[in-house]
Amino acid sequence: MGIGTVSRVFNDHPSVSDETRQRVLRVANRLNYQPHPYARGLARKRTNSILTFVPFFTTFFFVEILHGVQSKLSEHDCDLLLYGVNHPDQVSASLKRNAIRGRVDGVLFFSMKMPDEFAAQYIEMKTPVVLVDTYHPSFDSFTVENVQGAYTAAKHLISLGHQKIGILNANLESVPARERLHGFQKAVKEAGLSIDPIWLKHSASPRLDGFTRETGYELMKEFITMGSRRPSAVFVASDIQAIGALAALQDANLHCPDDVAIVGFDDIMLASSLGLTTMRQPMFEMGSLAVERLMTRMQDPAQPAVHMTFTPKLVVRSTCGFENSPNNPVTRSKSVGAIS
Amino acid sequence: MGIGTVSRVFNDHPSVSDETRQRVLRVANRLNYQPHPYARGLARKRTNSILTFVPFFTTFFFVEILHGVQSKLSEHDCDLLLYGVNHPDQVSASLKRNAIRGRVDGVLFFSMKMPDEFAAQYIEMKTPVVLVDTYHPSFDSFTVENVQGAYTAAKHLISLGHQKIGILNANLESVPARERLHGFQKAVKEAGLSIDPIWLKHSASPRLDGFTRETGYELMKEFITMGSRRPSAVFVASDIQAIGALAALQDANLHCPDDVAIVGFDDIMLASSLGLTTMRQPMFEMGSLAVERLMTRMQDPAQPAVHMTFTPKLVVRSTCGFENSPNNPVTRSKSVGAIS
DNA sequence: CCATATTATGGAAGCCCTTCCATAAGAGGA
DNA sequence: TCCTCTTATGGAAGGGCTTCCATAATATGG
Repeated sequence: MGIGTVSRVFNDHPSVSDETRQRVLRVANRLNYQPHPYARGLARKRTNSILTFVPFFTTFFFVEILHGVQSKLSEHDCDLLLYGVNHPDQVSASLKRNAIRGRVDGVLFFSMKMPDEFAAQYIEMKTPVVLVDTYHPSFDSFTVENVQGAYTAAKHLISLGHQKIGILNANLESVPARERLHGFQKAVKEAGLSIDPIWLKHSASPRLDGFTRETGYELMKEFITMGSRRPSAVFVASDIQAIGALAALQDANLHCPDDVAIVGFDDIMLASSLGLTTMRQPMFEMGSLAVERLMTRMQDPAQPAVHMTFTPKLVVRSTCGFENSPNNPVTRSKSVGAIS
Repeated sequence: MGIGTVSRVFNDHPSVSDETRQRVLRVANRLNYQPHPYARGLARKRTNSILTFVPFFTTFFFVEILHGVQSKLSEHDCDLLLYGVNHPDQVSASLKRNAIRGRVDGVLFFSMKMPDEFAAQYIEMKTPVVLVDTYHPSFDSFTVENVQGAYTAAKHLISLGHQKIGILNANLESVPARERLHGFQKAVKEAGLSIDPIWLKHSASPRLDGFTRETGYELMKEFITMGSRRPSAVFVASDIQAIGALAALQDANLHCPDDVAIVGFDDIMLASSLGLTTMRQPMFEMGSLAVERLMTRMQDPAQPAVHMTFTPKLVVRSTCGFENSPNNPVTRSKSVGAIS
């Protein structure tokens, strides 16, 4: 049996007689033979694996995206190389280490600014790249309309009759945080409401860009101590912060929809558990679509970059009072989302 | 410049003159040259990457373990291949696909029974394997004393004076679920308490082996409707189920530590947020230690298998009433962990 | 029965490295 | 000056595959 024939058997090449195929398979089985993936990769110039660059992958947001990625990827014969980045400074270092020619067939890049240096390199190497939750003109991207989402959230609060509306934001270093602030301000201004500057709160924490339960708790405590200047509703920039905020309210013996209404952002799994009204980002879908896009892009690298945008959808649950006008003692709604 | 010299430069071989090294580096930089990882792997017979087999990696438990893995791995020059298994039946299929000779330098295998067929194969291929949350005599393993943990949890409830104690378990197909049941029963029997059979509840759901918020909610509802036969305390086999259970209590207008006390298992991040008393498993550490172990094992494959066991530690928070005797109206503790 | 097309097989070349062996150049000792 | 040791460099072999070209065997048609 020649080496070529064996190879042909393992690649389902048509012109192998059935008899030979069986014979090869039998021997291979006896010898416990399997083609060596690296040798194969070398010869074929294809690795059958993709790389994902993920910041903070411990976070609900990325876990759900990764779930989508993994789920879709399992339909293809493709391995997942996971690279977690914990600090912005690591981006370049890890790109340098992993953006290596020939290591993978494609790259999924999440939520971080793609440095131009590497963009150029990927383009030159003709490595397909798909961006999720971040943008670069040269690559396919899936992004979320943060401005629009925040706008909708604030509008919802306004439509419920709130006049004194605050924002509890993450670290403004982060792009989504800044965009959500803009959307919020736009809605409030459009409604002709005035904003007391103390209602604009954001985290200074570098940890996870401030998207943590702790920052939500602390900042809500600050809102609570405002006395008569306390806003009647707060737009919180992420569900995980909203969870902290709800805890702060409960600890202060305040009642969520009635004393302070809350809208979150993301719609993580726990949001439904908590009855949290929030702006839904299609995280699972984004991961899954990104993989799909990457796969087609790998087949046809020439086509121009496609940019897709998702608009977050308002999911009404109970932290804004079931569409009731707030502070109405008659329809006072059931308490929600207590976490101490 | 000979090819050997170039290779030597890229591998920090000592016997290259400084002048030559600079020259090579300069040219390499100009040509944007980088060694091809697959060619390197072929020649060196080393891939600098490891594979992790994870079931349900969307789960809190595995996210935290993976975090530990990734965190430790970033200290080494090693890539992470992630393989998610969503159904037990997939294990063999994916092992077949990924247990491939030469694909990776080592394997981290989580929480699933390693089929003997593959164990044999790994041993024959001399691929280092480290098991986490599962056991096989031939491989290093890190496991948790589930029996002991459940025993401690039940003991805690007993020490608080509870006489009618239930268990809210996951799917008994799962090994940890069975072990936790045993530990629970042991403690209760030792204390001479009788168990009403209806206090032994477990999920039949195959999804995530029943370790979901939903099963916690549903099963707790069953406890709630028991009227006078309702247990005063319930050991819940996982925190995520405990979250569901707390929600069920709240929806039934029952008060957590006082009407029904609850101990969970795992100590996921949200447990502290919820004030959930629980048995802590060192998830992050297990991931991190497993990597460390795998690395040393890769250096010295000959040494005999090491089996390490962790004993879960009781973390007292408020779902059992702050060490107070239950049902004592005077020290009635603050309500905790409401999720609707 | 021969020419031609078809199907099946063998193996060389090539993928891109590392590693080892051979050789060249320079240094040091007698 | 000649000989031995280092130090530096070049390049062949080898790693395990795929792919292509050449060839053998068989079938088809006239």
